[in-house]
Amino acid sequence: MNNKPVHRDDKDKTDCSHCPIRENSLYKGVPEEELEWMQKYRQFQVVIPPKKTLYLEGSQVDYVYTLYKGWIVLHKSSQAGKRQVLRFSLPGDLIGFQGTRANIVQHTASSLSEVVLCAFPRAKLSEMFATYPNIALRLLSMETNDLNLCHQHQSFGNRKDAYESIAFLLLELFYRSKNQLIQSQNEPKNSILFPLTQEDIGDAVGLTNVYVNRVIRKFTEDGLIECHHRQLRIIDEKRLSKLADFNPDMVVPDFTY
Amino acid sequence: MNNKPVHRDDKDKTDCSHCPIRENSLYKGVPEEELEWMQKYRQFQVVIPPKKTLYLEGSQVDYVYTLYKGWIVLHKSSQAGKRQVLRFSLPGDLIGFQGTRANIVQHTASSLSEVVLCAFPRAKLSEMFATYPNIALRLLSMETNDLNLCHQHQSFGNRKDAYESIAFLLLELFYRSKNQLIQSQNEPKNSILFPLTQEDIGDAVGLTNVYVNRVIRKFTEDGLIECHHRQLRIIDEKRLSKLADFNPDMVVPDFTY
DNA sequence: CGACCTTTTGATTGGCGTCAAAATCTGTGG
DNA sequence: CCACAGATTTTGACGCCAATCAAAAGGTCG
Repeated sequence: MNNKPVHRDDKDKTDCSHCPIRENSLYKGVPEEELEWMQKYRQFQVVIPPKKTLYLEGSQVDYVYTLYKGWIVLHKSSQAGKRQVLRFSLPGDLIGFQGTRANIVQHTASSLSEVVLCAFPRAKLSEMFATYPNIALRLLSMETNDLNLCHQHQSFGNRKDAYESIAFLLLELFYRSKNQLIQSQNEPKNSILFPLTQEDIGDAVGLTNVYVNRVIRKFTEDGLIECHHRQLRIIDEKRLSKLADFNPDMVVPDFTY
Repeated sequence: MNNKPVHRDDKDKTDCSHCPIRENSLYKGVPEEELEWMQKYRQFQVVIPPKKTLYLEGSQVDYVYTLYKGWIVLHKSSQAGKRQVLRFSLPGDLIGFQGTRANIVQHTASSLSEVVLCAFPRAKLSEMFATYPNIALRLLSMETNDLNLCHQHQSFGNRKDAYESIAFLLLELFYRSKNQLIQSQNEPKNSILFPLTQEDIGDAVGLTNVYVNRVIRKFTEDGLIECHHRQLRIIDEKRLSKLADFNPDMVVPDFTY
C-alpha cells in the first residue's frame, strides 16, 4: 500500500459541484438557502485509486470530507505493527472530522476501492455554525452516531466468540450499505458490494486472517452467507442475526435534529 | 446494584449555581457573557450515592450532564449478561450527550462513587448554538475527544496481551484524573483516588476478574503499582508506560477551539 | 457480628494464535 | 490475450493465553 497522503500537492482537485449534495445525509432536510451556502464552500473533489492513503495518523488535515463513492477504512497501527481497524466508512459518511488541536488526526484513512470525496475547509466551520446553527446540531448528531457505532465495536471485545463478532460485522456493513442514500443500481436485494479482504475483517474484530477464514468458510458451508468476488450475499439473515445478537437499529444512523 | 434511574420523580434536584462552572473544561476560555447565559440554563444539581443508575440504556434522557464530583461508568450489557464498559467518566466530563432520535441513549450510566452532576436541558441546545456558535464548536471538540478515547479503547482488542491492556487502562485513568481541572487536595503526586473493582477493569478491557487479579498481583510484585483501599499509586511510571505502549497525549483531551 | 462483596489461589480446558505451505485469485506488462 | 508476480484464500499441526469452575480468605457496611 502506498503510504503517501494524496493531494498534498493539489493535483486531483476538481470542481465538485456535480456531486449531488442532497445525497449526503448531512444535508438531509436542510432548507434550500442553507444548501446553497454550503455548496459555495465545498471546495473541490478528490478522486483516489484503491489502496491509497487519504491522510496519515499524526498529520494535519485542514478539510472535512464527505464520501461520495467507494469505501474507506479508518485505522491505527501499534508499535508491534498490528493494525486496528476503527471503522469502515461508506458513501454518505463524514470523514476527517476527528481532528484535535491544529487539526491533527489520530488515525489513518485509506481507500479500499476507488473513492470520490468532496472537501470542505475546516477553517469555515466557525462561520458556518454562526450562519446556520442547525448545521452544528446536525454535525453533532453525526458525531454522536459515529460514537454509538464505535461503542458497538468496543463490544467486539466481550462477545461470545469469533462467530458472533464476524456475523455482527457482516450484518452491520450490509445494513449500513443498504441504508445509504446513494444506492448502487442493479444490486440484488440480499447482496452488496464488498471490497474487504478477510484480513481487513480480522483487523476490525481483533482476529487473525487465518481464523477469520475458518469462520467465513463455516458460515458458507452452513448456508448463511456467500462471499465471492467483492460481493457479499446474506442468505439466511434471520439465523445470522440471531447468531450475532444483531438488529439494524444498532448500526443505522439516527438523527435527532 | 439498584437499577432504577435516579431523579425520575425530580427529587434530589437542587440549585447548582454554587458549582464552579469555570472548573468544567467545556467552559474553559469562554467569555464572561457566554458563561452568564449558560449559568442561567443549568437547571439543577443531582447528587447520587455510589452504585446507582443515572440513566438506563434505551431510556429517554432530556438533559446533558457535566460531572462535577465522583466517577461514573458508561456501559452496555449483552444478551448473555456480560457487561462491556465503554468509558469511565471523571470530573469535568460531559455525560449523556450521546442521544439519538427522541433523546434515546444507547448505554447505561452508573455511579461508582458518590457523584455530583449539573444538568442542562437538551431542548435549549438549539437556542444555545444560535446565540453562541463557539459553544457548538467546543461541544464538537468534546465529542471528538470522546471518540478519540473510544478509538483507543477499541485497540484493547489487538494489544499484545492482558498485561499491556491493563497497564494502558491504569495509566489512562491516572493521567485523566491528574488532568482534571478540579483537583483533589492532599493527594500524593503519584497516586489517585480509584473507585474501580477488578471486575470493572475486566469489563473495560475484555478480561475476567480472575485474570485481571493475576495481572494486578504481578504488577504489584514487580513494583510497578500499588492498588489498595480505593487508591492507585503508580510506582514505576516509566516501566509501566513502556509495557503499555502509552503516552499521555493518547488520552488527555485536546481542544481545537 | 453476620451477610455480602471483592480479592486471591489452584486445576483444568479450549478458543484462537502462530507457523508453514499450497491453492486460487488479481492485476499488470509484454 | 496470455504469462507471471504478488496478493489473498485455504488447509493442517501445534501451542499458549486466558476462560472456566471452585473454593477460601479478606474487606466492608449495616
